[in-house]
This record gives sequence, structure tokens and C-alpha cells, in this order.
Amino acid sequence: MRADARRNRDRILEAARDAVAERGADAPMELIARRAGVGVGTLYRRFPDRDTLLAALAEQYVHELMDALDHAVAAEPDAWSAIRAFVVYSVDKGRGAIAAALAGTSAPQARQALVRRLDELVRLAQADGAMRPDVGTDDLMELLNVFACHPDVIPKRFLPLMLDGLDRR
Amino acid sequence: MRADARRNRDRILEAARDAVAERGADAPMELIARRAGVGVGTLYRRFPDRDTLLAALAEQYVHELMDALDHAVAAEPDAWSAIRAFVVYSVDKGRGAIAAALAGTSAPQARQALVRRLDELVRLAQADGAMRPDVGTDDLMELLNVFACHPDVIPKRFLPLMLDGLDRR
DNA sequence: TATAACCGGAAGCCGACATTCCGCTTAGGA
DNA sequence: TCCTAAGCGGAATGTCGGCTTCCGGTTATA
Repeated sequence: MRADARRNRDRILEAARDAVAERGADAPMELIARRAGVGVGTLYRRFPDRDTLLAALAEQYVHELMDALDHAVAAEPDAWSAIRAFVVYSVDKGRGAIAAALAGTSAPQARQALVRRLDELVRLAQADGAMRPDVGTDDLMELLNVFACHPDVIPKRFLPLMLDGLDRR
Repeated sequence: MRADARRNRDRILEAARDAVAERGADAPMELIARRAGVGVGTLYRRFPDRDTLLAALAEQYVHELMDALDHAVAAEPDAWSAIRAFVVYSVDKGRGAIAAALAGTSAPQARQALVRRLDELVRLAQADGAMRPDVGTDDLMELLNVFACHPDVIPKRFLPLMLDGLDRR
């Protein structure tokens, strides 16, 4: 693989990440190409179709989250703080839409590793009495998945919590 | 206006409400017509263009909210409970997307009345010490507006509250 | 310097929607 | 009951945005 080809591949992935985060999984290929400073031809040569591109994106994304989680665990004093830091980071990055794309495309093994890791933390945090016991790892993953991009399921599950959050304490 | 015409008008409005709630302000006119059990021709005869339709929808929507608010005030024991009930109702109805459409089209006078009414309640609830003082009517309106359809602004403003909600108390 | 790999973007294709138009149907008054 | 203006459906047409292909020109690298 020629050096320029590799460079372009990276740029495309980066541009795709931003584009997908902003406009959802069906962001125009042309937009992605333009942002990457590349012709559409190049984009298609590297990723024959949108699914291939999304799959690559998903894989990269899971790895980023994994790193973020490790980092949070190292930097925070306890499990619950680490979880919070991790969630805040993930949502802040505004990568919700990518998570959604990921949900479709999947990157099964990597994702599972992430879930397992997070699960340990949740158990710990709950054992510490720092985290509500009625919320699980799945909820957190769903939180990440849907927070930014599947608005219609948020209310059902999270509105009550949100309202509690609004209550004076 | 002939009886069948009026009936169709109502059906269209109803179908549009659902369609917009599900698919956003740019739900296909054809879909709306089909759901209303009506030909596109009929839809266009009644509402010359999408804006007209959305405007009608917005107006109806504000009135619904107004009613809901009145009802909540009558049924709940205090201001804060009424606000909660109102918010829950509004979001539950899944009409977030309509609110968004409304934000664009507007129905200024009706909307203002709603805001004023809600504002009284908020002051009351805060005076009671039942509601966090650092959240205002505008926040509530924004909550309604964006909760379901403008996912990218939720995190900035509401994530912290959400997390507090997750904390064991 | 030769050449195989790579690049950009114009061109063509396609599907999804908006909007129009007109021949048929029907509500409702005389 | 009959008449007719009001109303109806949905095929047809036009537009637009995005996908994908293709090829003449460019460039990395041996």
C-alpha cells in the first residue's frame, strides 16, 4: 500500500467519523470525500460501499471507547467516578450516531470485550453503594447508543431519572 | 364546507401529527395522505403546501399542551407535581417532533400564553423549594422541544442532571 | 526514468418526493 | 328523486440529491 493511499485512508475515516456523528449513518458519501479532501473515486476505491466504511468506523470506535474506559479507570478514584467520566467522555465526543451505526454493523468481539469491562465496573460501583442498583450495564450501553440518535426511546426509560435529577436534593 | 371535506381535514391533521412525530417535519406528504386514508390530491387541496399543514399542526399542538397543563394543575396537589405531570404527558405523547416543527413555523400568540402559564408554575414550585432554582421555564420548553428530536443539544445541558438522577440517593 | 498504483471529479443513473391535473363520485338542497 | 357544485383519488410529470462508475492525468517508488 502506497504511503499516500494509507494517508488518504486515514483521512477518510476521520472525515467519516465526523460526518456520521453530525448527520447520521447515511451522511452523503460525497460529503465525506470532500471533508477528507479527496475525490469520491478515492473513497470508493478504499471502501467499496457504505457498509464497509461503517464497519471500519465501528471497529475504530469501539477501540476508542475501550481506551477511554481504561483511561477513566486509571484516572478516577473509584468505579462509579470512572463510569461517569467514561459516559461523559463518550457522549461529549458526540459520537452517538457512530454508536448507532455500530449497532447495525457491529464489531461483535470488540464490543463484547467493552461490555464485559464495563460490567465489572458497574458491579463494583453498585457494591460500593455509589450507583443505583436498578440500572445495569445494558442501560449504560443503551444510553450511549441512543442518547444522541434514537430520541424516541429515551423518554420511556430515562425520563423518570431525568426528573429525579431536576428535583432539589 | 361539505361534511366529508371536514372529516377528511380532521383525518389529515391526525395522520400528519403521527407522521411528523415519527418521521420529523419532512415526513412525506404521500405518507400522510395514505395514513389519512385519502389521496394526495385531497391533502393538497386542503393544505396548499407543507408549511400550511405544519402551521395548522402547530396551532393544534399548542392548544393540546395548554389543555394538558390546565388539566395537570387541576389534578395535582402542587405546582411541582403539576409540572412533572405536564412534562411526562407531553413527552409521552411523543410529540417532540411536532414541537420542533412548531418551533420553525410558530404560532406565536398561543405559544406565549403557554409559556406564561408555565412560568407561573415554575416560580411557585421553586418558591415551594420543590424545584431546583437553577432550572427555568425556558429550560422546560427546550426540554419539550428537543427531547425527542434535536438530540445533539441534550447532552450539553441535561447530561449532568441525568447523571445526578442515576446517583443513589 | 519507467510504470504500476493512485487520484479527482465529471457523467450517467436511480429512486424518492412534491405537485399538478382531470375524469369520476357524492353530498345535500330543491 | 334529481341536479350540480364540491370533492375525491391517484396516475403522470418534474425535480433534486445522492450513488457509483470510469478514465485521462498524476505520482510514489524501485
